[in-house]
Amino acid sequence: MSPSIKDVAERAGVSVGTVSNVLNHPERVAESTRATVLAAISALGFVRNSSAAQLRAGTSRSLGLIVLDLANPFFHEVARGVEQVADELGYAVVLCNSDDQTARENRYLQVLEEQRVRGVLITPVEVGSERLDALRRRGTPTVLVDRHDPRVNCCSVAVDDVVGGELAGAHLLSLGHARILHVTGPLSLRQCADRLAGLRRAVAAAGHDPDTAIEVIEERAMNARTAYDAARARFARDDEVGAVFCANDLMALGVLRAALSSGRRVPEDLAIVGYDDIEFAADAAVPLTSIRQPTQQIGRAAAQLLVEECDHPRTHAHQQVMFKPELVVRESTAG
Amino acid sequence: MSPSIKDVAERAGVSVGTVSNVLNHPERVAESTRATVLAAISALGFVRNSSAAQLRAGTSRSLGLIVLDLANPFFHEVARGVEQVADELGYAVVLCNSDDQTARENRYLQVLEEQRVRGVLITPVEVGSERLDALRRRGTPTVLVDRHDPRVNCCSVAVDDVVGGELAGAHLLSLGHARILHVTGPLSLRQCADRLAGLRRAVAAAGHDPDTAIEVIEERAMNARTAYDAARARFARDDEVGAVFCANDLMALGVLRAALSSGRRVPEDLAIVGYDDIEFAADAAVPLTSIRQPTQQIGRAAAQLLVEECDHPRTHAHQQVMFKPELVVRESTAG
DNA sequence: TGGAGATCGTGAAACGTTTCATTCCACGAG
DNA sequence: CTCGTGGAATGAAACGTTTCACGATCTCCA
Repeated sequence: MSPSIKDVAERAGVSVGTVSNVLNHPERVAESTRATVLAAISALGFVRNSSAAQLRAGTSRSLGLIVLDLANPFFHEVARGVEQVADELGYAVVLCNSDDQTARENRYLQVLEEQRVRGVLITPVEVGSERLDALRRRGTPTVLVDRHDPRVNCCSVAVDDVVGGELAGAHLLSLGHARILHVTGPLSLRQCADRLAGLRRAVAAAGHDPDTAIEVIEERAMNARTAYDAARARFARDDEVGAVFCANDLMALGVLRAALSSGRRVPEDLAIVGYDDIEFAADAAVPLTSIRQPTQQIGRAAAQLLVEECDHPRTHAHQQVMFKPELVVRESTAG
Repeated sequence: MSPSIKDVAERAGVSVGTVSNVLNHPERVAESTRATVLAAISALGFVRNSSAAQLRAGTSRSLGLIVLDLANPFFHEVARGVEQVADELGYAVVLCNSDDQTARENRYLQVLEEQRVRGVLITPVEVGSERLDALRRRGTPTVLVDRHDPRVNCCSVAVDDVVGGELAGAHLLSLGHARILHVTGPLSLRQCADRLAGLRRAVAAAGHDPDTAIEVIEERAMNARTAYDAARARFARDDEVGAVFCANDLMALGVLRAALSSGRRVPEDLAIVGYDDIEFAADAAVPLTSIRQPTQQIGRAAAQLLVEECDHPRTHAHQQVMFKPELVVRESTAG
C-alpha cells in the first residue's frame, strides 16, 4: 500500500520519531535533517494516515454538522458560517444531510460518534431524540441550530420567528392594510405557528381583532406551486384581499405569480411580504419584501458555542442564543 | 475516555476477539455469548472507534465528493445521486465544497487522501490539476463530474452542452424566430462556449447565418441581476428582440423581469428559453421553458464508475460518459 | 580538562481494532 | 475407549502514528 512513516525514515536514514517530529514539530529537528526527511517524503509520495494519527492522539479536530436539507439556502448559509469559524479555530467540519429523516439522522450520529468528532451541530428532525441524548451523555458536546431544547441540556441558536411575524404584520398595517391574508404551511411546525403568533400580536397591537382581521390559509407543503394554487382559488372568490403575508418566500413567489396572472398589480392592488429573503427574492418579477434571518451569524454563533464547550467542558454553561430577524422592504410592498 | 472493546470483553467475561466477532461476524459466535456481549455493549455505551478499525483494516468504505458550489441546485442533485448509489453499495460519502477555490480544493484532496478514501468524485476548479494527478498516481481512483479530461486519464461524466444549445435554438427557430438574442456568461467557460456553439449549429442548420442571426451579450456573472440590467439596457435601444436564449435559468429570470417591467408580454412579445431547469423555473411569474440536465443520473453514473474502478482496478477501462439534455417547454415560449 | 547545558535524535510503548492460527470442548462414530 | 470432527472462543500480532524518557554529541566556560 502507500508508504508509511517507516519507509520515509528508512529512506532518509533517520528514526520514525524524527519523521514524526518533522511533520508535527518541525522546530525540534535540525535544518539539514528536516530537508533530508522532506525530500524523502516527496520522493516517496508519502501522505500521513489520519486514522493512525487520530487513534494515537485519542481525539480529533473535527466537528459534525447535520442539517435538514442542503437544498435549502438557509442551511448552506448556516454551513458557511460554521465553516468560517471552524477554519479560524483549526477545526474541520463534516457535513451531513439528514433530509428530514430520523433514520438518516441516527445513522450520521452513529458515524460521527464512531469517528470521535469533538462536537456536533445539529438541526434535529425532532427535538428530544434519544440517540442525540445518548451522544451527549457519553460526552460529545452538542449545539442545536434553529431549534431550542426546552430542557436546556445544551446550547442552542435560533431566530425569533414571533418577532419576524410581528415585523411583517406591522409593516403591512403601517401601509394601511387592516385585513391581512396569511398563507402558511402546517401550523404544527413551530416556525409557522410562531410567525402567525407574531402576526396576531402586531394586529392586536394596532387595535384590531386578530380573529377577524387575519385570514389564514394553511397548506401542507411550503412551496410555490401549492401557494399559487391556493391563491388562485382565493382570488377567484372575491377581490377583498389587499395584503398577503406568506410564511416563506417560495410561497410568496407563488402568490405573486397568481396575482400577476389574474391581472392584479403588485403592490398597487396587492401587497406581498415573504419570509427568509432567499437570494432570488430580490430578483423576482416584482422584487419581494421579506424577513431576513442572519443565517451566517447563526452558523458562526453555533460553532463558537460548540468550540467553547469543547475547550472548557468544566466551566461551560449552556446558552440559548436568540437572534432577531430584520425587515427588508422592496417593491412588492413599496406602493 | 470512552469504553473500548477491551472493557466490553472484560465485563462480558470473554476475549476481545469474541467481542470483535459479535460486531463483525455475529454468525460466528454462539447465541448466548452474543447476547451477553450485546448486553455489555449497551450497558457501557460502547461505540466502535472507526480510526482503529480503519487503521487495522487498511482500507475504508468511503468516497469523497468535491463540488464547486453547494448552493447550486445542480450540485446537490448530483450529490443526491452519488449518495443513492453509495448507499446501495455500502459506501459512505464525504461531501466537500471547494467553493470554486483551488486552495480549498487542494486542502480537501489532502484531507481525503489522509483519510484513505477509496475514491474521489470531483468537479475540479480547473482540469489538469497537479494535486489531483498526484492523487491518482498514488492509486486513488478518480472520476470527473461535469468535466472531461482531454488526456482520458480517468473516467468522467458530463452533459452535452452543445446539444443543449442546439435544442434551445431549434425550438425558438421552430416558433418562427429568425433572430435570437443570446445572454450568456464568460465564453471562456466551456459550458457557455458549448451552449453558444450549439445555438449556432441550430441556426446554421435552419439555413441562416449564425453571425448575423445571433446577437450575443456576454456578462461576467451569471445571475439574475446582471442579466436584468443587461436586458433593460438592450430593450431600451430598440424593439427588435423577439426571442432570447439565456445560458442559465437565473439569467433567464432576470431577462423575464426586465421584459415584464418594460411592458412586454411573454411569450407574445418575447419568447424566453433558459438552461438548467432549476426547481423555480416552473414557478416563475411566467413559467420558463428550459433545458433540463439529468443531474441525479450524472451523480449515479459517476458513483457507479468510481466503485467499478475501485472494485476492479486491474480490468477497469476509463470511460467518458456523456448525457443528453432535454427540452422542457413551458409558457415562456408557448405562444 | 571537566562538567553543565543545550541541541538533536532514538527507540519502544501505546492507541483500539481485526485477523488468524491455535486451543478447547463436546459429541458421535467406529 | 479412542479418534475424529467441527463449532466456539482465545490470544497475540499487526496496522501507522505520536509521545516521551533517554542517549549522544557539541559548545562554552570555569
